[in-house]
Amino acid sequence: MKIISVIPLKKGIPKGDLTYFTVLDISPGSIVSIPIKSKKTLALVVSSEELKDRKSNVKGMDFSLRKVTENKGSSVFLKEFMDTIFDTGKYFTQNKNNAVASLIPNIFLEEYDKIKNISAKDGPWGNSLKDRPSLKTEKLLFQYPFSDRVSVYKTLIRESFARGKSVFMVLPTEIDINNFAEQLSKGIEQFVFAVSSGMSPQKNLAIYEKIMASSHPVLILGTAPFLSIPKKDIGTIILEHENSNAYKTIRRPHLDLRVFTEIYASKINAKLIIADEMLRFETIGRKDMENLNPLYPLSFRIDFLGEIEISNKGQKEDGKKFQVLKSQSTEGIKSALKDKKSVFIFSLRKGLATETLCRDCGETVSCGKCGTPLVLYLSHRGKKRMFVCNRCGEEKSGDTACASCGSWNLVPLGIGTDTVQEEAKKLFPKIKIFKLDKESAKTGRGAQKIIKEFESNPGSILIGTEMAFFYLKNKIPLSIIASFDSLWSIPNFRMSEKIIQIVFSMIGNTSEKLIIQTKNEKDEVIRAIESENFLPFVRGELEERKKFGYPPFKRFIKITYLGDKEQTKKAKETLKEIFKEYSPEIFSGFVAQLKNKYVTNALLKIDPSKWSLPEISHNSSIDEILLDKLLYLPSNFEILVDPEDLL
DNA sequence: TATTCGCATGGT
DNA sequence: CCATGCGAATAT
Repeated sequence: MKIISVIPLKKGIPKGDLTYFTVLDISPGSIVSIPIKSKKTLALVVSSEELKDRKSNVKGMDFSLRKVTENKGSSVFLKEFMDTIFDTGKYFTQNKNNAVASLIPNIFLEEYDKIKNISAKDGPWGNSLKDRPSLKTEKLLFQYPFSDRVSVYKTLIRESFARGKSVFMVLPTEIDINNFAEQLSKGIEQFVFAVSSGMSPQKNLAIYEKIMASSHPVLILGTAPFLSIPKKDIGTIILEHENSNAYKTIRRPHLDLRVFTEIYASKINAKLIIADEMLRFETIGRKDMENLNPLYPLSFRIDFLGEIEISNKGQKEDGKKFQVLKSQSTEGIKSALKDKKSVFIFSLRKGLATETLCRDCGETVSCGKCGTPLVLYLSHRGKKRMFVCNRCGEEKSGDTACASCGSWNLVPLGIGTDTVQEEAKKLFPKIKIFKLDKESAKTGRGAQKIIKEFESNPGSILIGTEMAFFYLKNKIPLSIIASFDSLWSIPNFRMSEKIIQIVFSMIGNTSEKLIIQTKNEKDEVIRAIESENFLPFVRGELEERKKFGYPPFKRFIKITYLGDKEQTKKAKETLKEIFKEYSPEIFSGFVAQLKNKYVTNALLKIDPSKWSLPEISHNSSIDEILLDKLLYLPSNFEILVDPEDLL
């Protein structure tokens, strides 16, 4: 009789591992079927010992052990892959079982028996790559326009195939997968496989079988969980579209699939290429801290043959009223439409973009220091109005008069896709106007339909949010960023980076002319665009981050609590006490959409070497004391390592 | 987190 | 009598 400790391949167990007994011969690395409550679940065996060796323990337990249902033999998933999951779970302070459940595609667990039959048969944990030489994994940064990256990949894939090595390209979304698959499969169709959870289970199983059966090296394009396919000849992993938000899981467990990919590449000793049009600033920042080298010198140039027009003047001459579309834009649209050319207008969603305007002269209330539009906040207690600059943190009293005309008649204005649509309808009543945002297209299919119609109607207008970037296939002659200044209204320490990404995406989607509507010609992003070189700007931003202790120079761990007034007070004290050695910054009081609920955030800024893994950065580890404290928190506290924002 | 259990309610 | 719904307890 044996006592085994297992990790269920299923989420929802508060403790990461469970204990069972069995008479079967089961060793670590095996997959077993176990009962949990009244259901059967797969689980990975992590340890196994004879009952007689730990009899005393068993007697002292306050629950009775249940019996393993079935031994399914050695895991088909590589040991390196499972270890990557557990390390990722640790880094993001999530339970092992939850990490497993979200990092292995569901079909592979549901149809485990089928997968098992297809896969190679090995002994216990024999399905690993132990024989690989343990060289230091090469990590390369690759920042170039899309078409250049594609042509480099073509060569790289050919060379890799010649060496008998497969290539795995990790992508954040299905759209990205299709995009790259289309570009890269020409001539090697039979060796290219696209996988994502959006595809049908049968199709995924069929592809799994083909990949495992192929004796020729393959190119796999897929989302990160498909790295679970135990192909042993992967020599290169390309982490593409690195700056995509979609790599972060929205719901619990909170993970970042980029970190997961990086750890895995390191464990299987595959070359890792981290690539995008514009990499995240924190990734660029890591270049000097760690052993990351550029594949080619990073390109910070604006590679645009068309024309970029900064519309900053003319506002005052246009009269007093605030205009959503400035005269340059209106003229531009008119002439484009005349030639049956389409127009794309980018805007944020309503409610996100707000500016405060002077009703008398149309001037925006801006930061005295950096010229960025200020955002009006209502402090929850005294109902005091306060202007805050999301760019430099400058605060200004809510009782401020217009800097331009001295008027007190200031009104906040939400500028979003709706505002732009209304304006466009008014100005161009006869033109077909399409709108693409979360409201008008709830599903990917809906969005595709809108884009398809827009693209088959030359001489029409599309108004869209960031969503449109994913779906647009063809370049558009004229693009407009409707309210550049309002981009700063989103409170996020990564906003300058986000704005640059938006500008890059716009440039990538435009063939002739890009108009950027702004009133702040001093804006550093605008100046960087004008200089056609982003390098000084990125350098400057990274220096700022270093100075103020932002990623990648500090690791952020955010603990969020949602509760009523009384609970919030208690939670605040608890957090303060538990994490006192880490000097947490605790802020709360932000009224959420829910009534009488308050969000409390505790922010820990940790030295990256104390919260990292050897696979990410050499000579680093996880602070186990802090990890215990975080894991000990009740589950109504949410923990986010490397959070997207601080609110 | 997801499932299950126990209790109250309510309809036939 | 069973069906339903809800909150609390609990998973080996």
